[in-house]
Amino acid sequence: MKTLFTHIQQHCKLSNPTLKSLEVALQKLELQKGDFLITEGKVCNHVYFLEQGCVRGFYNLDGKEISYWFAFENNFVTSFFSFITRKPGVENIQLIEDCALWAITYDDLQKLYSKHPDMERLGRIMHERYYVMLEERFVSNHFKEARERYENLLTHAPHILQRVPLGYIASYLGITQETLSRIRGRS
Amino acid sequence: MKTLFTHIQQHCKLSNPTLKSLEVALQKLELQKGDFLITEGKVCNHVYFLEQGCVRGFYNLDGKEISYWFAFENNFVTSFFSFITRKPGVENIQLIEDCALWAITYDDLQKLYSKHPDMERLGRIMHERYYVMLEERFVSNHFKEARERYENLLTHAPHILQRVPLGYIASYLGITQETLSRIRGRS
DNA sequence: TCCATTATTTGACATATATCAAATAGTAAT
DNA sequence: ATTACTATTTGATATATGTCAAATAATGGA
Repeated sequence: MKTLFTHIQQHCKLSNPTLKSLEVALQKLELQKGDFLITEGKVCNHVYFLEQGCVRGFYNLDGKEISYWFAFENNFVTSFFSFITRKPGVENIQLIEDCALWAITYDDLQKLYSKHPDMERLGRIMHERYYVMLEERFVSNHFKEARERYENLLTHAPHILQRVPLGYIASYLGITQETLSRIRGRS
Repeated sequence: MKTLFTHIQQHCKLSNPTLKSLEVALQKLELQKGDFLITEGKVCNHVYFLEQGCVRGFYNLDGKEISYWFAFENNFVTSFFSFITRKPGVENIQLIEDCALWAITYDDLQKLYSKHPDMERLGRIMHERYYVMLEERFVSNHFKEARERYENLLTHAPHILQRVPLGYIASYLGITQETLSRIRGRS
């Protein structure tokens, strides 16, 4: 819990009553590698804070799993589309390692938003941050070749390479595993 | 102003005092096709609401302009990265048609956020929506071929084809103008 | 340690897309 | 209508990446 509180207060200070309410709403989870936080076709009812471990988000396309994001310690994890729109999504979230997480339900989060303006502010700020991160990734994928995207990953997020199987990373980069293997061989 | 108020209240009802404060902070702009809202290397200090017209966001890569988004009536427009991080960005925003816009400065918006919790809520909700839209676009670009991306555009956003030059659309789709021309010819 | 399973690499070839050059079509101003 | 300019299309060719099959390497249990 301390890790979570430290993390969020880097973005937005919360009052003690707000922290108290948040603490009550949070549930601790310890799950194993391979477990799922959400599967496709379901409405996602939780946001998770990843205290330890890493997870991937993936969807199925033509019988293949496309991993399109990874999350590590100190990140919020959810199926944004489904959580926000309250509709079933195509996304699956699976643990790549054993994880320690904190969970909060959709309803509890909405209550916190309504009751505590500083929580609303935290939500706004976190969404801003996550938007900017997604946009950066979108732009870097948009017009660069596979080799550049891989080298970009090596430079800016080498921890991904160390903790995530290459097969997942290939689809993250938008290429096949064979192409990734060749890029690595030649570099 | 009425259009803007109608639009935002579809997402989040605002109290009268909030609407009043917002009204005072907004500035009306009428600009011409070709004009810029923001140019690269500058810090973006405004969010705009596009009441009439359309604009494009683009960046320069190897001497070419890459248009990576378009906005039309009833959308908020800004250089998100720069506006949120308060750092200069690589993005340019240019008018594709003559436009009628409402502008609010960064400072005024922050003041509204601090003074009016319902404004903070609106900000949170709008960021959620824009995140989800970006994510949908990211996913649809991620592993599909150029022809599929084009056909997707035809189905889901044909207005873009009608109002935006093909050269801009090619880079939006992540392909060259020649390839887009061939896809159109064969379809 | 050995086996079974999964992950990764390699090879041969097909396809999609880029590049560069040139032709054609469309548009706005005189 | 004519010109100058810009937007779009077409052709020839090069390159990047995908596909399918097979080989090799790595991993986790018995």
